[in-house]
Amino acid sequence: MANADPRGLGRLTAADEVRPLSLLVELDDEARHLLDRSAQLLQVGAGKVVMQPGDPCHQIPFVLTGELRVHRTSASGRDLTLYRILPGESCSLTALRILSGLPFSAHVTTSEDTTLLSVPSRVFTQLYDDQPAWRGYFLRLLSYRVGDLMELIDGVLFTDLPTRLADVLLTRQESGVVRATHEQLAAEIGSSREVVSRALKAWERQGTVALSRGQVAIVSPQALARQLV
Amino acid sequence: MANADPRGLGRLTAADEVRPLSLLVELDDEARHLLDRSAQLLQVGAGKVVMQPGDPCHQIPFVLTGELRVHRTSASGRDLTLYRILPGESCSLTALRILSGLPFSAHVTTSEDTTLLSVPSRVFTQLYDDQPAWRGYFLRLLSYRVGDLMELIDGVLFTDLPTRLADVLLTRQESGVVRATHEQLAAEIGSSREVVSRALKAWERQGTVALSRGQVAIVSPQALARQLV
DNA sequence: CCTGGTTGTGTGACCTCGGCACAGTACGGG
DNA sequence: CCCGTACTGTGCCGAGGTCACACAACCAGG
Repeated sequence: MANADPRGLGRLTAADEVRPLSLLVELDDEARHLLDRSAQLLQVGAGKVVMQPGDPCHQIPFVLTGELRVHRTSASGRDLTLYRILPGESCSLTALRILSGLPFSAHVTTSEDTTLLSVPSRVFTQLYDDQPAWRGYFLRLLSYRVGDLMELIDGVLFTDLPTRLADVLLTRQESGVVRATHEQLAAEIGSSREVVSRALKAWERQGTVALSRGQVAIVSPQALARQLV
Repeated sequence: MANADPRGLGRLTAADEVRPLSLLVELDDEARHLLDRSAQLLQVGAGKVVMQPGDPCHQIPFVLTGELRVHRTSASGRDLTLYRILPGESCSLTALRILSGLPFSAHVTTSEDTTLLSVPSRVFTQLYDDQPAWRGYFLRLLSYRVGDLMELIDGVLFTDLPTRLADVLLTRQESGVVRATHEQLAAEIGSSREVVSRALKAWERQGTVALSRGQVAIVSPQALARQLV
């Protein structure tokens, strides 16, 4: 590839490496034309189901704006977020499903209004075979996601609830505020609404957070961080 | 490939498809020679650590006889089996680690005396690039394992203990007997020894199983199966 | 602006499960 | 046969999930 690694992709940090819309830049002209001709731009409203377990996966999505949430749902209605797909990323599970020919195993829903670039599976496979950069990207993406699953399992099984909740709050906070219902926070850590409510209330009583409908304000980040030990 | 699919690999059931020592048969002569020259035969005793999180993974193992157990361990000593690698299979996590260049994320230990064919990562990568059958095999293997992880998460988070325990007993039983300590059964489902002991004792009292040191005999498979609903 | 439906939150009662402590029991080697 | 080392059994408690229900905030339509 004449145009290999124009943005130093190989040396980016973990966070950037899996989020390269710049990936498309690395393809040669023929491949880019193929994408131009075949890919489809989709607008999807918040809270729509994009994929389900068992789906055939004739296309693979790239998130341009918004966010996809990959999650498992139990019969009893409980829910656990596996990971999120941010702008510039694609869905590693869909990729694996297409490459292996085996069924898809999770729910994917939009967590906000989202713009997707939808690439036909045939084109995806062809690029996977022809373009080393494309192949490398998806293998790295998959590797990160599998790593995420490992940590998720650790969290669910070996870590107590306050720790996981504090972690989510500190991670998802924007200038000290987390916009989410208790229900959504519970889904984030695979717990239940009531338990999250109780934990938050306890923190509010000791002045660590301030609660209002649909949002949690972090009053004392230090106190929360202390939970993480 | 002149010799493609000599054993109908493409049409095997899920259980067989990921367990093809026959995979090696599908490679062309050049590839087979490469393996012969570079692969190394290893004997490993029971209970040895084969891989750890963060390992560089200069080789990838194929199990010839015995069994590898892939698992996570918590700081407090609890343990959860992610999946097992049976004779004829390889380790999908190691493959992903080599292909993506990103760190390895689990423990692998021998659960009995095991013979391994150890293939250097360079050879693995070359075969992955050159041999469609090799590539397809590892993608399918990985896909199954990721599927396993999904079900594992469901089990741990959404399924009650008697159900998971009954499932393990029925799966691992050989002519009505499971040879395992309560500790090992607990690791299988990510629970603790005491809880497993109590559950088994309760089943023994109602005549569903018979307990002795290091083994569980299933007296009434029907009663166990009824747990699975 | 009131008003009733909808969505989010708070809380007590109860149950399952994990952790701790400790006792009791089989096994295996000297 | 005896002792150390695994393995098993069980009471107790605390964390967290479930059920039931009350209440508070928001939102639309009159």
